[in-house]
Amino acid sequence: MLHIHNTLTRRKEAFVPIDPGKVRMYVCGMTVYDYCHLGHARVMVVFDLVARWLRASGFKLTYVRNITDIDDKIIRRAGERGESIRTLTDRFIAAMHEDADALGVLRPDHEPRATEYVTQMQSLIGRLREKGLAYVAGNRDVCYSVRKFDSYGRLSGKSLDELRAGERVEVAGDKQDPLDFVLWKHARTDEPDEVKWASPWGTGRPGWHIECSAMSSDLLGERFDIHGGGQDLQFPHHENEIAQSEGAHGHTFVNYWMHNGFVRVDDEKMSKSLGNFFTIRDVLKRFDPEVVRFFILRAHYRSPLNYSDAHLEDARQALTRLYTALRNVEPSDAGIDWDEPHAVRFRAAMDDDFNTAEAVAVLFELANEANRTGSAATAAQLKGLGGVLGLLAREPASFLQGRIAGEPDEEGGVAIEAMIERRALAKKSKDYAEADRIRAQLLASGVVLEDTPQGTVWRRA
RNA sequence: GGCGCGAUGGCAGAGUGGUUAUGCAGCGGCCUGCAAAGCCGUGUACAUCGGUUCGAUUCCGGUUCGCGCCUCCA
Repeated sequence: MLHIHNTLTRRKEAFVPIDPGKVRMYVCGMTVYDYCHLGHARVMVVFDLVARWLRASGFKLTYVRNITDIDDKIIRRAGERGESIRTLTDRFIAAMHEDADALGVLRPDHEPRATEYVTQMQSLIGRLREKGLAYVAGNRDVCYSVRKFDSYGRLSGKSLDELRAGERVEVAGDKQDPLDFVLWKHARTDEPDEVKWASPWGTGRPGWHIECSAMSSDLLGERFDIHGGGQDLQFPHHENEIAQSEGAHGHTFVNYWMHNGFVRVDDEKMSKSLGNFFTIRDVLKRFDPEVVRFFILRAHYRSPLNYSDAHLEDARQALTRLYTALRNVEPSDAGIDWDEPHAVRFRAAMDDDFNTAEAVAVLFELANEANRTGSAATAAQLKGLGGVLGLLAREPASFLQGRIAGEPDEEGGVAIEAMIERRALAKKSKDYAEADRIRAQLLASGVVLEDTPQGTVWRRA
């Protein structure tokens, strides 16, 4: 049975969906004003994996990952670039999809854009006003009154007094409590018309937190099973979502909260503000996207993940081993045999809060067994279980001979084959000096030759 | 300052109250014309100090160090 670590209780809990056999999951996605970095890659890959495993486990899943296409930074960036909000956000949404596709991240069932849900946000704010949980501040912003929501702080494990908003930051003077947050931002004259919506509280635009409450309830209902996102969203974003949704609806919002750990650089969180981030597309110039995915999946989703070229290279070597096994042993086209011992362990690992590190270890044991026995069934298990993780789906040669940057190098491949042919002739006439010279020459250009009973094969070093 | 998380072999990274994680790197062997790949073998790993226990890396407490959140952030 699947167990999930629930941030709300800080424990692993048996997963029981609200509707038997069905799961509804919402994940906070990207604010689209720039290219995605590796931290975003981790969220996308981690929850893609959760989605895949839920489906593999037989659940009918509805997966929503939102897009924030209206916020301060977007407005500022569009202004700097002299382009419309829509042009800017469309461009970065397209870029995000390219990156996600490359990493083998399947599209969620719904990817709602905040700007398409302003009506629903307004009706939610209206309900909060009716219930006395929201007020119009002196500056005409509509704010949520956190003191009126009893369990505020439960998700982040803090009390209101502990949070002490004044500790580190000057508080805007218009709020009744420093921790109150904006639901509806009153329009500023210097902002473009594109970010102005009419509302009962005057022209303006929505605050950040309200969009997720509105979109999730619209697409998944007022109560659903899993809500996910990066650890940094735990507070205040998810705390505020709970306050909004439970405040408006009067009942539990989400049963299981999941938060993935950070990607780090030199043991520090990778983030925009620290400026120590690597974009996905930059990393993909030097590493195969499947290596990046494998790198993410090799660690547990809640652990910190340190990024470095050396670690990516290590991941590449490891993945090479798996693909080498599939090259050495042709898998049968049988599906996964879930009763086979490796698969049983794989399932147990995944059911234990998505322990992909353990699941990947099982893959290596299958690779070893396939190499040892030459069993096509074992190779099929390897490929099949790898596929559950979104790995090992390619032809081994595509991975082993692939160039990182650019298109498949067909011409280079032909040249390499020609040299292998010449070396074969040299070997046949026992001219080992010539054969070794050719091999060394190829090695110098990053091509490794392997002589097998079926002939010579090559891969990139 | 408040709250929380973590410290595993050369590196990465799971896990467990008593028996092999796994991968990379290294070393020895087999295979090979030689290699490569693969296979076999190979590492007194669990921050530190106490406590509980027949027995702790695994449970409890202290200490040290690192990280995160408390502010936009995946």
